[in-house]
Amino acid sequence: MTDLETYRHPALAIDLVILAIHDGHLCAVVLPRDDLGKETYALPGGFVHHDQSLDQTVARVLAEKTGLTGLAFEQLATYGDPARDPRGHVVSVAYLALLPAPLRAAGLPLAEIRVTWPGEAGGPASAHLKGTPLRLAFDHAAILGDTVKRLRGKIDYSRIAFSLLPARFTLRQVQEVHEAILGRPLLKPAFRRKLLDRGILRDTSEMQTGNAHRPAALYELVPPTLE
Amino acid sequence: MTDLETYRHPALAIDLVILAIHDGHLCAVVLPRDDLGKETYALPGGFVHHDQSLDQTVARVLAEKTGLTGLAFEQLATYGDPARDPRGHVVSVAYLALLPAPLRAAGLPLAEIRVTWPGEAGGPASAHLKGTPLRLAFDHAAILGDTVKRLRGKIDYSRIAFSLLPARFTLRQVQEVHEAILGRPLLKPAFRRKLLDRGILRDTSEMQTGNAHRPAALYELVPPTLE
DNA sequence: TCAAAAGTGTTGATACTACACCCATGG
DNA sequence: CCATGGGTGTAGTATCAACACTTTTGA
Repeated sequence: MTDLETYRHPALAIDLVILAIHDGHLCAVVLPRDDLGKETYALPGGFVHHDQSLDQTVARVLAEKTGLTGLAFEQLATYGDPARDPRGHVVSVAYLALLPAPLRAAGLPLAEIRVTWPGEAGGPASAHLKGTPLRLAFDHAAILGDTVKRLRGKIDYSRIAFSLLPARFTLRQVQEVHEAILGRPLLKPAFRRKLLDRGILRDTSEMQTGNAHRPAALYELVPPTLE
Repeated sequence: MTDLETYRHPALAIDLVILAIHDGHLCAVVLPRDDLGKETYALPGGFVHHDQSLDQTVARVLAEKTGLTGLAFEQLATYGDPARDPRGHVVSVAYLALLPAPLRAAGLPLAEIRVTWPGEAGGPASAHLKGTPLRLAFDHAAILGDTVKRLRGKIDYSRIAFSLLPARFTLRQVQEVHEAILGRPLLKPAFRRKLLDRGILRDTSEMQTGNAHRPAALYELVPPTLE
């Protein structure tokens, strides 16, 4: 076996796709990176230190670059093209984290972007900041595209949609999250029934108030029974 | 930015889950690794060299350790627990490759194992060689478990099942592949119809011969139209 | 009283399950 | 002519899309 320490191998990093719903659009946290070009942005990321697990690294980078702690995350995929980083060979493991709606306004020093989607198939995503297209560094447009594809595939049977919502939410809010991720409108009655039939929501007897229309019932997620 | 070359970071490797159907069971290629313990086996793997892409590394390891070339593969997930390899911190990207039925007998210098599955939920897989349980090195049991879970999730809408079959096959053979991956029997009429309704098979006008029953029609996969 | 959004009922179409049955071949 | 597996028909059920409709609030 080769000596692990002296062997020349690529550097290892993690990149974070931190998503939130803003104005009915799916948005990702990006950081300005003027060192990589004018008006260039990149996903938050950082190197994996020796003897640190990937999960530890994600938690560290989350805290250091965004100040967020205690967020759930899951691994997406690993990108290893030697040319993806002009500074050298850096293999990066992409992770997904979801930002519950109330955390958005917590004064984060972060730019937010819109992720649009050309057509229904795969491919890189395009990013917009306040309506104008955004230049993304490295292969981060491809990472965002893969992320949305993955989200669309599992939103129906997983609980990820609720990670983008506050602890108590209306059914319409859940529908908005689904529509933002799928990029198309959904029919309200069908959506409501399918959601309630899953048996994962409990109707708190509280109501949303302050709107100029009939108040909506507030639901909460019941903890998962061991599957 | 830290100097990429002198920075101390984990080593990077890839591991291969090479699957085939044998005797109606899902099997994976493993290699004996007496250096890691008595009667211990591991998935084929190798280190990622500097300035080599992950795909290049997979192709290289496939050729070096199994002699296989030209096989399609796809990324599974990345495992980075510092304790997963007792020799040091090695982060490994797992890849899946599928072995078409006729290649199985091509005199590969490889042991094959059965991967059984306890229950329906996730968790590590258990491996068996000729009926007796097998000791797997590292976290390779977990990798195999995750792989089967992933396969089950996408077998219905992807073409992976056909990568385990020869170029021409009977519908029953396709069903056997699905049953091996899902670990449960399927109803023949429903399976046939769903498969044919996908419109991805063409009926070659040839028939399977030599069996003591009605001959089955041989089908072939039509190339995917750009999705 | 009106606008707006919450929430429910109904209907036709589609897809799936489960079983019964027929067909073609080797022995 | 029998055993074996290939291949098809059908009836009952669950699911889903689409639309119409009623309800409840703030202004």
